[in-house]
Amino acid sequence: MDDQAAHAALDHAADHAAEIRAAGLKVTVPRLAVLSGLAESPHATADQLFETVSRQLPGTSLQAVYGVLGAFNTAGLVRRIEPAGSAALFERRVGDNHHHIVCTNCHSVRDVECVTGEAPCLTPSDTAGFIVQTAEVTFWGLCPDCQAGTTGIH
Amino acid sequence: MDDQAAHAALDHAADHAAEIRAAGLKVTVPRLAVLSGLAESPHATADQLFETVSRQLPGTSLQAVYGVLGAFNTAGLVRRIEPAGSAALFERRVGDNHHHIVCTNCHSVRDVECVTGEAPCLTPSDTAGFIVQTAEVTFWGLCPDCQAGTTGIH
DNA sequence: CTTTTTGCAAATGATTTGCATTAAC
DNA sequence: GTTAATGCAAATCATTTGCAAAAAG
Repeated sequence: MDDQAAHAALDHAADHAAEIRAAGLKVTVPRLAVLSGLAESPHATADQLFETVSRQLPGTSLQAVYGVLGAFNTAGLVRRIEPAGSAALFERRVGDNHHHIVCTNCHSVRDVECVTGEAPCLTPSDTAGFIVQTAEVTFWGLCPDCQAGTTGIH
Repeated sequence: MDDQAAHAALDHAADHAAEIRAAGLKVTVPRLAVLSGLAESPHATADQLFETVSRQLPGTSLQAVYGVLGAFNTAGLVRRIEPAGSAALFERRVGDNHHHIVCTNCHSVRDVECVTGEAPCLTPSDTAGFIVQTAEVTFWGLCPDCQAGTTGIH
């Protein structure tokens, strides 16, 4: 990897490199660029990250971004969420139980803290014999911008 | 529509026809067959319904099934859910707030009653300024069959 | 130097779209 | 007879796969 290019283009490259290395993965420029992109937009699609990465590193392929995200997801560096009706989103916040609220108008996404930190809203009698592993909550509503009639598309 | 064929192939055809008509849609054989298919399997993909419908009505196209499901969804006759990692599922149970539990092994789906009947696990301070409209909860876990090591694929 | 990662192209799966034909009302 | 629904083919979108070339450790 070219250290000069990395430093010029990427903030926190050293931190990111350490995280990638700690996850047992090789440090590459596209990987640093993806982490950098996720730092800018914490809920991004592969395509959005591809654009961000391309700005820093023209010539990167969309498939490479998918590859990076897949490796990160397997390694636990990112979490993949799939709100109904849109492409998968990737976020860096992993390892805690938080949820999401999606704007029904502009599809912007925000994190929502879980009040319990545990699987919410589930009583044992509800599980139909399943052994529950995780609970995923997605809220849908109008974001502040769209309430104001801005109808911006994020 | 051919009444004889409809009666031979479909149970509750009369009830279903009434529901379709009540929704302001025209009653057709493919539509009756889709409702019949959903009565058999309450959480079905378009593809599964296509197979079910084809058994009763060979020559039906997959696109027709998508068309039927789209019209039903718009009319409020079915609800569409999209558990991460699988194709959209359609269910007839609409108009109440229930949730789902998906088997992480075989992807079978069961309904889960919501203990409150309202958006759970959300305090006003969590909403980040959003006006919350709906809450969707998906639980992930092992179904009874897969706990037993049956590892059946539903 | 060995293994992993990327680039590129092509394949896949789910879903949608356009348009002529057909069926419902 | 109108209007809405279906059949068929092709298009689209998100994502994956296969393989050779390039980069990381």
